[in-house]
Parts: sequence; C-alpha cells; structure tokens
Amino acid sequence: MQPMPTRLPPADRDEIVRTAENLFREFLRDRGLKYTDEREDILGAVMGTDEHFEAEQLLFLMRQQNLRVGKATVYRTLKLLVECGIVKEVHFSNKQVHYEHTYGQDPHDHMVCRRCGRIIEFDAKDVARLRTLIAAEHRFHALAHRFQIMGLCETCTKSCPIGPQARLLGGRKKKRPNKEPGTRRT
Amino acid sequence: MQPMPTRLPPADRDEIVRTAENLFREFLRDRGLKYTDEREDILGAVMGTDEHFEAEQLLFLMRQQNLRVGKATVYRTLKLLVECGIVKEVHFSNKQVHYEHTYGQDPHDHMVCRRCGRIIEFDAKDVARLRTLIAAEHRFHALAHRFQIMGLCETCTKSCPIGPQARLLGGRKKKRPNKEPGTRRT
DNA sequence: GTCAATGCAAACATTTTGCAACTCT
DNA sequence: AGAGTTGCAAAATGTTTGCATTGAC
Repeated sequence: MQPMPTRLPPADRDEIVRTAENLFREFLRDRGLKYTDEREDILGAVMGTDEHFEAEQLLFLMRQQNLRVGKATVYRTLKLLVECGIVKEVHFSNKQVHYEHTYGQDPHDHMVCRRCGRIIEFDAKDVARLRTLIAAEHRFHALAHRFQIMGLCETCTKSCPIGPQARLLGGRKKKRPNKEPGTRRT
Repeated sequence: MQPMPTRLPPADRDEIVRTAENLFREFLRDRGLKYTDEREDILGAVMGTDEHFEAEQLLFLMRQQNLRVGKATVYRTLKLLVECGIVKEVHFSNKQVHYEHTYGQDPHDHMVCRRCGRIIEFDAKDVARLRTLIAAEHRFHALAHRFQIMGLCETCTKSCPIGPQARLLGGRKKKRPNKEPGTRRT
C-alpha cells in the first residue's frame, strides 16, 4: 500500500515471524487457550503487513487470500495479540482503532499529516526518555506511552505555504451527501 | 470531583470565560454562523468544568442546570469548539471521545493510571519542544501533538509493588476475575 | 470427552444525519 | 426574509456478545 513499508531484511523476517508465532503459542498455552488455525492465520496476516490497519481491513485482506475467518474472531484475536504484546493499538482518528504489529521492530511513534493523511514513523527513544523523566517527577511509574505529532508533511507544507489552515483533514463535510427522494417521515 | 481541579484564581476565571465567549462569537461570525443560546449555554457548561468530560456527561450536567439542549446539538457544538481551539479532544479509552476546555490554561498532557484510572496532568512544554525537534528532523511542520503516559500512579505502585501487571485497567473484562486453573496443561 | 473457539446475527454504544419547525441577524 | 440551527428519531459506525456448533488438546 506504500512504496517501501518493509523495515527488515527478508531474511530476518521469517525468523521474526516464527518467533512471534512461538511467543503467541506460549502465551495461549499459559492461559489454557488454544492455538487454532484461525489464530494462526490471523497472526500470519498481521505479521505480513507492515502497515497500520484496522480490523475490517485485515479481514478483507484475509478474504483475498482465501483465508476465511469471522469478523468476531478477528476482533477477539487482535485483542489477544495486543495483550500478548505482538500488536499495538494506534489511535489516529476518533473512529476505528488501528493496529500495527510491533514485534521485532524498534519502538516508534507517528506523525500524521493533516492534509494528506500520510503517516511518518520516528524513533521513540527520545520520547521514552522524556516520558520516564516526567513520570518520575510525578512519582508515576510509566509503563507505556502514546505519542503523535499532527501537522503538515513536507509536500503539503510546500503546496500550502501559509494557507490559514484552509480545510484541513477532519474539517466538517458539506451537507447533503447523496440523498434519495422519498417519503421518510415516520 | 478532584481536590483542586481549578488551575486559575477565580478572578481571572470570569475574565477568561468572557474572552472565550468573544473568541467563539468571532469564530462563528467569520464563518457566517450564528451565536445561538444553545451554543452559549454549551460553551458556558464547558468552561464551567475543569474536568475531562464526554459528550453525554456534558448533556447530563446541563440538564441538571435546567439547560435543555438536544444531544445532536451538543455534538455539533463541541465540534465547533474544537475547531475554534477552545476545546481539545482527549482519547483515553478506545470508547468515547473525551473533551476538555483548554482555553486560558497552560498546555498540558496526561498520565493515566492503568489500575485506578486516575488522571494526572503535566506541563507540555518539554513535550512540545521535543515534538518540534523531531518534526524538524523529518521536515515535518508540527502543529499539535497528543501525548499520554500510561502506567501506575504512586498509590497504586505501592499497593502493587511488583504485581506482574495482574489485571490492569483495560485488560479483558469477561470471564471471572480469578479463576482456578482446572485442567489446563496437557 | 471437555472446554474453549468459531461464526453468525443480533445487540451495543457512540456519533451522525435527514428533516420540518424555528431563530438569529 | 433567509440562511443557519434545533431537536428528534432514525441511520450509521465500529465493536461486542449470545448461542449452537465445531474443533483443539
């Protein structure tokens, strides 16, 4: 879906996928849960995507590969994968939750372009350091963070030097989308 | 709802509420929109809360004060207030959106205790500085950020010195809290 | 053989929308 | 007067759940 989403040499990749599978299997076993075909397929699909995705997209992707699983199972399994630490939730919009697999990747956070929606990842090391510092100041024990920078990517900045925030992503949409004439009144 | 939620001397407060009203009025006028009683009431209610709230809560609060507005209007107006910069969206859970008015306050971000849900605010200056730095590195023009630290507050850290993350907030809810491992293991 | 997992559809919760009546400006 | 606004209830989302059936261990 994007130019070069892969962040790892394909050699390491298989290795990592395998390790993730083992991790998940153990995680399930420890809890008396089962490693089913569906769960295996879903993990496979997740690990095969280096993009951010939403539940429905994953489902669609799997259907294209002739892997048939129910929507509910996807949701249920994603939840497990999050608990297990292989997948992370990302909250870009206020709508659906996005996911990304983070297993075998360096921790990173995201920049979101408000105009074109492009997403840029950046190393989270500095953020993590700052978070620990801030937490300590408040006697808080930091376990994780969510960080997101919103703004304009290089391209969009150029094409809109000053544009007084003219119609940024997320602005209100026009009225009538497309309506069909008819009697609706109750 | 909390010890000392107010962050401003009451004197400044009225001043700020008034300024916010003006800001909103201008914002509306500039766009050919109207400053209606409902919008005024909603802004009032919003400015009267130093807490984070969700749409439905605000509605409830207003009803208690005999201010009757429709739910749809609340949603529509909150959206305007966000656009206007008086209100900010906060995303604590994956469920509903939370809001807070930020007008006249120092920018801050939040720490969320995973155990008790407590929310601690902290100055966002350092975060903002870091965000600008990171953005510049990627030739990105930062306009805003979302930052949230998840972990354990002081109290909860004490009451759970090491607790291997036993049932943190946000964990799965179903199933009985602590069940006996019957015949797992094979 | 058991207990958990699946798929489906119905249930949910939150937010958005269409529309007729109504109100600022 | 007229464009914008309101409230209501219906619709739209995205996610979860109940339950009978299927499947892993």
